[in-house]
Amino acid sequence: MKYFHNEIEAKWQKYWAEHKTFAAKNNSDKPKYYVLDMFPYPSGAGLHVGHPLGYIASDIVARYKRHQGFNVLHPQGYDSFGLPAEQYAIQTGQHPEKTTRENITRYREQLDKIGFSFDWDREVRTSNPDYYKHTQWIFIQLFNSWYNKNTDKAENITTLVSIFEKEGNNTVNAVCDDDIQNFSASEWNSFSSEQQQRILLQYRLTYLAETEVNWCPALGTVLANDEIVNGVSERGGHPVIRKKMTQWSMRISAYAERLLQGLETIDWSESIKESQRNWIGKSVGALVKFKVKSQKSKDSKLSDIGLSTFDYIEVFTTRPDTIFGVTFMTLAPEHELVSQITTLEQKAAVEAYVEATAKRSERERMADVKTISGVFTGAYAEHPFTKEAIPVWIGDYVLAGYGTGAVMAVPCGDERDYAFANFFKGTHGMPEIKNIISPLTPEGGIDTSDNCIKEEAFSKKDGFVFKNSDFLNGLDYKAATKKVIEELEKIGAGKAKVNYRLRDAVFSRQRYWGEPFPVYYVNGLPQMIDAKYLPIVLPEVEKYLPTEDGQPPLGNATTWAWDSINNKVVSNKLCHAELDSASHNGVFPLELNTMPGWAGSSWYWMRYMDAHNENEFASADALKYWENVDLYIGGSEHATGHLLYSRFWNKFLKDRGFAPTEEPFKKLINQGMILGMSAFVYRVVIATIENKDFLKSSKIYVSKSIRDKIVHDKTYEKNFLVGLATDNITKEFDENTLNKIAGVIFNDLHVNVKFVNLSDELNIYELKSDNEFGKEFKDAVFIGENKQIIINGNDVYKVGREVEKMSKSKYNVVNPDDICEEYGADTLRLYEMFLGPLEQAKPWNTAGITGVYGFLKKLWRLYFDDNGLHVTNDEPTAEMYKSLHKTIKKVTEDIENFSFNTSVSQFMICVNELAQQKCHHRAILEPLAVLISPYAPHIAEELWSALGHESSVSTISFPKFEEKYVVESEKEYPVSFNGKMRFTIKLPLDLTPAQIEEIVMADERTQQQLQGRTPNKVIIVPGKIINLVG
RNA sequence: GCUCGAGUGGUGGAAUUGGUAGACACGCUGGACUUAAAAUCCAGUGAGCAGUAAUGUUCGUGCGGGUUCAAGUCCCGCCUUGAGUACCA
Repeated sequence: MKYFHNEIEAKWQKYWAEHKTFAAKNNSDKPKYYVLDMFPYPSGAGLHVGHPLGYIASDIVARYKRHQGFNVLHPQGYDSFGLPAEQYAIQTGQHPEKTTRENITRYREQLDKIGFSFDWDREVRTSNPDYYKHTQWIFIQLFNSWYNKNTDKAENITTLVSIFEKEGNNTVNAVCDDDIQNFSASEWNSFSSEQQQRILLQYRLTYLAETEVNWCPALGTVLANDEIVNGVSERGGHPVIRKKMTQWSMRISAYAERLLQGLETIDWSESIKESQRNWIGKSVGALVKFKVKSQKSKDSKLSDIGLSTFDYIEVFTTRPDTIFGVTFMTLAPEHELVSQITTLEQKAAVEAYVEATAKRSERERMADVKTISGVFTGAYAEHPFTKEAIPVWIGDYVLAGYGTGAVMAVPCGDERDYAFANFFKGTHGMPEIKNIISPLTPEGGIDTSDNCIKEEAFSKKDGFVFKNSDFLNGLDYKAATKKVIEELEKIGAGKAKVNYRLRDAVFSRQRYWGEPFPVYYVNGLPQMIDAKYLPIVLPEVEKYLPTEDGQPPLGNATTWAWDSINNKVVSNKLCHAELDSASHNGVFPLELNTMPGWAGSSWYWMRYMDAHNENEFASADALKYWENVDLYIGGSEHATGHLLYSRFWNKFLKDRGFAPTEEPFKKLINQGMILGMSAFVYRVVIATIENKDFLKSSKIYVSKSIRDKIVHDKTYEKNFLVGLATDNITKEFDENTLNKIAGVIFNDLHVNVKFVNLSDELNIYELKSDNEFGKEFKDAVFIGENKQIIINGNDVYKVGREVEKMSKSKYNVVNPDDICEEYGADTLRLYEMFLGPLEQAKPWNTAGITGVYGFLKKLWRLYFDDNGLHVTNDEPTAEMYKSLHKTIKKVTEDIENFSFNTSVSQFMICVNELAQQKCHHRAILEPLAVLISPYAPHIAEELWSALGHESSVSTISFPKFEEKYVVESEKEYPVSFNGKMRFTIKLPLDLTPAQIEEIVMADERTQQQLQGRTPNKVIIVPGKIINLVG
């Protein structure tokens, strides 16, 4: 009986689906295990072989854990809101819902063919109203919450209101907007409802605010920071500009510290944790206030006006200890004080500079780091301790968006400040650099020379003490920092401060294909729709583009107003926003923005726990049982997006009692990308003598090896051209033109890998007759390895190969369906694992797949011969048991360590050994079938059932390793002389080192190596090695 | 610039607490079976040198040092490369 993978795989996939073999139970005596994949966005291109890599790994773990007696939750779904479906809708007018549904169908077909053990009954789709109903609900909870710094958690907004009613806001310690006005309880109670709502918006965890956003004109929407790569949009690469807009924001900054600390508790790769740490960007330092010097004492032309409300400049610094080194100050050009403190003399220069900076895009400013620019404002600030006058400059190296948008410049301790000071040295308003650093000499003494700032700033934190620093003299970095903050607090000029780079996340998108907000507006103030009327379903629109007056696409909807009396979505015609409350019919406009792509993916793992619950996103019981994800597998590109937002929402839901744990994903593995092996053909391009610049392409294509020879060998090139002419290959190369040819270069052109066989040979016939690609090559002449024109297979054309990212445009996409068809899903699964370590990027090479395919056939032949099942009940030999148990040990360890590639090797070794031993013994082959079932489930089921079992192999316990089968009595010792291995000797393991030495010294090969010498030293490590020295 | 990874045959990659470098595959070479091809099976395969051969011997895990009886593995200094991040005060 031969191994027919197609029949077997179809049969078992059907069996699993019909028997719901992999359905997880929400109550079980077994321990739980939750394995999750990052759910895919169902794009129109379908899956290529790179996509299933992580799914295969997680499936192996899921199946293995079931064998180990766990109740395993292994779900799958679709992140089905998103830009590509909408862009497609704009182009074709097709509803995104329709294309999304079609793409999902295609994805599902492809996934099913690979034999995953997903519990499909729990499937989720983020674009499904049954799902986004709960996304909307979570949004409402965020709106109804504030962050109490005293309890260090989110609380219901009602607790804040009751504090306001009793005490006003002076005692409140909350994460909120910066520009909060203080009020007393009686003031609060006297505010109008609208005033109160406006104040509460400044505290809510999701809030509406006029913010400067990243606006992408080409996409017609705003983007979050993590959706911008190198200053352009992640999708499509369009330019992004800064723009002020009223937007929903998420107060993720409230969780900055917990997001940072939580990283210590989870088992994620160091690189992802590091990315999140950088993104959060915690800096510990101090806020320091510098009085703006009274202009009368310094500069009579500066007027008094405005200085009463802005009588100091506040800076954030991580090095308050260097305060006596402050030589000047720099404000961002956008800083609000700039216009008020600038003197008349400097006014023109400052305004010109501010204007020039504003014109430059963020991207230009970022790209141009080396150019130093800035202007003196003419104003001076006062040093809090020395009372010296410090000139105030503006410069674009200071960013308005970080810290306070102002820095105290200490050139002797900071490279940028030093560069700035050095650049403007000697100009008006730039004093001599103050030096406060005394480096310690290697002997521990103090270097009192001034050298350390002559060449560059002394940016280290250790290895010096302070001088010229009043009460900080002689102190080191640590002591000085502590001391200076105490002193600053004493005189009210500053305080310790922790600053984070993490910004609040903009949550509005001007798109159609996203979750609608459960929000309507009364007098411009947002109102939440009561949760019991959810979902607010996405309305139908004529066009998916923004409206002509610049509203988001939902502005095209005609039924998009909220009837707050009957609680339903009604026609816009009923909405009369201009009417006063007395005559108002209770119909108000609904929010026109939709939520961003990350909304639906920030909580989906909890939905799988209880996917059909209509009342809650998941029941308390289900949440309590499944807790969080034990193993999460997905790409590292989500490091600062999805993975950060998910942790944020999870922490929020935990605070409010809706999520069971502080962290959503205990262990995270990032699978590496599978790269494509692009295929190239080389088109000959000739340059003529008359005009060397004029390159004329030809219809001639040469093999990779010929191309290389021509490039490296001038004589060969000449011969080649003569050959072309004499063989009369094309009209282009007659004797006449040949003389005019100056040389040859090549166009390296991608050719679709489907025309290339396992030996890199191009199938020219198929290529030329292909509907899509044939046209371009219709008249092409291919010259093969032996320099012959390929007509009827008398030569072969070998393509060039290069490793690139797998993509449609490079024609190097390998489709998993094709692999499953030709070699089977089990082969695909094994091969993807065999390619290399899961976390590493590696190229796909279909040629190598024959190795694992051959292995499965060999495995099959242990069970079957030409006449059918061929299994005996005889007692296996010790060797057979040893092969089996070595494998059990290795595979068990490998799965626990996520080292899947080495398991596949071990299976091959095992099957090779068993074949050698002619093993057809049930006592070996039964456990072997179970052992391999996580990796190659279809063949395992088939073998298991052929052995006479009724139930699915997935229900069987994993074989247990038993030491007794692998204990060795002998060891093949390597014998080294001065560390070089010379021969091996087989010795019993129970010998003492002395006995070993005796035997080894007596061996004639030892005597031959020593040639009469006596070793100085004999090293014997029992069970390991013998080394003779001297 | 900073942070985190990675450099091993023609290729993908193995190698436990330092202990026989190159497992397992691909590819290649030769052979068996076949009219032939495919499939399958067997043998060989890091490089150099010596030898008809068995075999012997030198070199060899990015580069240069070091520790050690012993280093792909540990330490110091570099180089290359991938990813992330970037005037963050």
